[in-house]
Amino acid sequence: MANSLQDVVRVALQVLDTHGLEFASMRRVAAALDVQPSALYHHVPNKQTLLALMADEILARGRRTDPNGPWDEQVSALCHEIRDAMLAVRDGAEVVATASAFGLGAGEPEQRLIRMLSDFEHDVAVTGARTIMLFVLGHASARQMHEQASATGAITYDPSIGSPESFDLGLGLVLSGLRAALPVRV
Amino acid sequence: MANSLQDVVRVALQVLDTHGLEFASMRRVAAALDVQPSALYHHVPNKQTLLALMADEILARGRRTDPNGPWDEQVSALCHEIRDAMLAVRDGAEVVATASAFGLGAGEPEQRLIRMLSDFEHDVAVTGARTIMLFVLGHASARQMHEQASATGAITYDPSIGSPESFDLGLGLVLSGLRAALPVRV
DNA sequence: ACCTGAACACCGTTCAAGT
DNA sequence: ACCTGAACACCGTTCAAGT
Repeated sequence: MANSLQDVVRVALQVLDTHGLEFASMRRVAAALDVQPSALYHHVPNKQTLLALMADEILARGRRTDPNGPWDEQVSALCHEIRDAMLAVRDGAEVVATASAFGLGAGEPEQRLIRMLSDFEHDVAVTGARTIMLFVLGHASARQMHEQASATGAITYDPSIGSPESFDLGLGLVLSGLRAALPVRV
Repeated sequence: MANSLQDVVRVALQVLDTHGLEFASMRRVAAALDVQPSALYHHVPNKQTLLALMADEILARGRRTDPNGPWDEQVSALCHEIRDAMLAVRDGAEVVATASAFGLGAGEPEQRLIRMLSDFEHDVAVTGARTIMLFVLGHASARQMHEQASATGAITYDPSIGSPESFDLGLGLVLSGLRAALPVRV
């Protein structure tokens, strides 16, 4: 039976999760779909686009409805949501990071962050959202890259490198910086 | 005449700067050295290692002696030094970012940052240095990736994306967060 | 609409052999 | 010590042709 774009993205994510980004080739995805490599180009114009769709799917799978409560708790919850979603797939953070350079994947979460920071001056909200996003993405990415590098034996594993504790500490630092920029309530 | 490892790294950086990371292949570096591809493996065990050496060289070229003055001015100066060094070479930030996952390249600057934060509790200094490093690296990386993506025509160019202004604002946010954690002087 | 089969222009890496 | 030449096992992408 014929495959849909959805099938392609889903199977591509499976290949990514089991083999890692390095071996997530178009040819492997095609093989996993029991199809010739050229068949993929009916669904997608190139690999870059497929990676972007995968990034969207990774983030979509973790999506929860925004909580209410103080802005900092909202932001913290969203950051954990994004982090968990990326860590749920092997090399997921790396895929989201590269896709976000094309304005895809990470753009939507950043908009949600900006909305949560609407009590701030607009410039501060925009800068804050981007800084938080860079931290969340970079932190998860560093963790997964270190995992992969140490699995290959290229380096000795350091459990502190992408730990939840260091994530909360770093995020706390940025949130604390934001609090200092909070305009006084009228 | 025979090439040294230094020559290889230097020419590899030239290839990177003129063609971009995507086309910085071992074969192209070999061609630029007027040598067979296999000859590179006399100097370097694999491409990953060559990239790590390139990352070190990128950062070394921007290295200045640490200034004295208040800690936040020292940190800010160092961050600009690292950023400028990475931006001086096409896709330089991306190369440093991937190399840093292997404990190379970005490790030394991070140690310098920790030293500048020695007035803080050790945990705070370590977290602060890493968070700052993630920001500087991620910010420069996002800028260069966006430049490359928009040059390919895949996306419309947005000059605000890796601007010096947004860099200073984001860095200021993190520094402000650190100030809140500063222990009171005795 | 979805796919096959064959081809093109590339990769990184290995290895025996040369000087 | 530094390099050649040939090979191996891969890539992403294109394109005519099939159903």
